[in-house]
Amino acid sequence: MAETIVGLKRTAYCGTFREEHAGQQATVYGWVQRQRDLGQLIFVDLRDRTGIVQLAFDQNTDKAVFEKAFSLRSEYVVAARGVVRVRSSRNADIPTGDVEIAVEELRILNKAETPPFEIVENCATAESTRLKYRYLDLRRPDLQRNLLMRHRIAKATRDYFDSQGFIELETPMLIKSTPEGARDFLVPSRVHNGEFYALPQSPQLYKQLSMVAGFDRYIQLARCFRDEDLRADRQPEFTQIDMEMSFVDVEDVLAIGEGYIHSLFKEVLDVDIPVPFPRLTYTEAMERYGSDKPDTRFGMEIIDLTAAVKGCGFGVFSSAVEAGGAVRCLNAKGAAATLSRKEIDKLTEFVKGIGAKGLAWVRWTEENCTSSFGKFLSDDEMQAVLSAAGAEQGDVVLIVADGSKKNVLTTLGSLRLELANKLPIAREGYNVLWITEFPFFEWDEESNTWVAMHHPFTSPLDECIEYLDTAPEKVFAKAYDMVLNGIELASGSIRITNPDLQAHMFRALGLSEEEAHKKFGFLLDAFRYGAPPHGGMAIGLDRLVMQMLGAASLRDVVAYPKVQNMTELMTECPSAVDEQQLQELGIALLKKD
RNA sequence: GGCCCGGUAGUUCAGCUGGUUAGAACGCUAGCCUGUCACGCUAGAGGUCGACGGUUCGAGCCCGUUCCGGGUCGCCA
Repeated sequence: MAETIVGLKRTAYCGTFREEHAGQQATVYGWVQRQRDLGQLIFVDLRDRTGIVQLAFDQNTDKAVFEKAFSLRSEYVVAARGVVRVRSSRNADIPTGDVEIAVEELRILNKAETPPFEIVENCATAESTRLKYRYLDLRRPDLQRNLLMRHRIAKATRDYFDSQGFIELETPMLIKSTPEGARDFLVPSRVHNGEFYALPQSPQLYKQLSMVAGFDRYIQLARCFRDEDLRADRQPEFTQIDMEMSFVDVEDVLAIGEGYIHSLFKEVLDVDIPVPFPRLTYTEAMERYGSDKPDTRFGMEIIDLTAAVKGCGFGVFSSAVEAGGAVRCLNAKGAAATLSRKEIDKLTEFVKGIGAKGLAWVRWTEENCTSSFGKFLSDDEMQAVLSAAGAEQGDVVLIVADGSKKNVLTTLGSLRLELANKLPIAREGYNVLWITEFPFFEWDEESNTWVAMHHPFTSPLDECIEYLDTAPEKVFAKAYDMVLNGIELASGSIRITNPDLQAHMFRALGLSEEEAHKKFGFLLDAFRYGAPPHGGMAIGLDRLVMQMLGAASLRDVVAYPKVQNMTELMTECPSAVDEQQLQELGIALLKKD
């Protein structure tokens, strides 16, 4: 039968005992990690969130206590009171290894069934099994550590923004659906049958309204929801460090972002991130790395071969140039030894898989210099290619040609990352940078219109406003992303606060005044009553924690994550609901085939 | 929705060219053991080979369907 804790008060957590505590009385609570029965001696490792302490039992000291210790099994919950003493044989492997507690009183607070997997660090058990018993998985030291770190990061975040005059506001979870961007999670209304709330994809509009309300600086660790498919770094619900500032321009927001990251890494990891962060415009990032979130921990930048191959004998190259496209390459320095012909063929399959027509290559080994296209080029032309690529013996040059320059760049961007994974390329430390001046519009092939690359309240750069109607491709935004080691960590912008400009933007996006008002009327109304210039950003807390911990999956830094098919294995949600619940909501389900 | 990978004891895995009663380690249970700390030693229990259907004299293995999990593309303003 389970015993109570009445009369026993914890004096210290298990992981805190040291030699200096020898001789003291101690009471500890925890879970049985392991029981070692030596006949007349029993040792028990007792675990709580701070670590492990050894409990010692001697048959000749107290028979009754010893019998109880004998009955202990893995994960039993116990209280133990006794005297801290120095061990006769110390264990250098754990922090409390110099001491043990000679137990005088033992209470079994709860028994436990044998767990489906061992509660140990680096558990090899399949993740799905661990997620089904997440409460046991979370007992493991790895996840305890991760979530403790997450707590410290959240705490440091609130402290930093508080120190800078930000105040935390809670914005609603039941909000108006604005079907832009990602799919909304909908919540049916009981009082208004046939109508729905949406869960927020972000508190974007509320934080802007809070600026109109005069709070000046806002911060929230905001839960956000997007009904889109999962990835290793994407959950349907996630947490954003959402912030907004009044009376600022781009520089002010970036300075706060830099101050935050710098102080966070210093405090939590004791790492110095140099400020200010390097900056790349979107255009530069695409040209040099083929990505708007480049991993700048290594080089291997994209090289332009267009001039070198113009009018050459290889049709794939010359026709790409003639079509107004591009011919560009990566030079994998010294990779000839690692990248066999077969490996290069795999890379060709890789780029085809992401939409490229093919991959041309040169492999320059000690013995010879072979290529996929040499026979189409004169010696001079080949020389021009090699020299433009900066190729030397030992290099592999990988070339992509296409009528669309953007395709060439994004293909090489992906290939660059693929190569970094295959080759022994060192990627260490934390490399943070800003990507600025994003294009305002993006051409949408499906609808054949220009659509906003960010939300429609993003302000264009002042000097671009004149091109709004005439040349959308020349309009760039006061939008910026923070990139950490190739991961998009944060995204933000300066917002439009000029009603005329806002109306202009809606027109440019093909949104009628009526539609705009139906969707965002409350915001546009608010802006008529004195909106301060403002801007901000949102930092992905989950991804930030993941990066700071070096975790491989978001599921390692989220306490109760969902799996790929959007279910939660522990509670098995989502689930069917009662007919009565549906009736109250005025919902009838379609019959499934 | 597409593509790729996986599913055998509680857990991690092995299982040959389709062939007798599906194995190992850890864990679990019991016994022995006074300084262990991944304690040791001895013995034991434990299986719908994800499910369904097919081929075959015979299927863990081959074929089809399906379920579950992972990665990825689409998607994620």
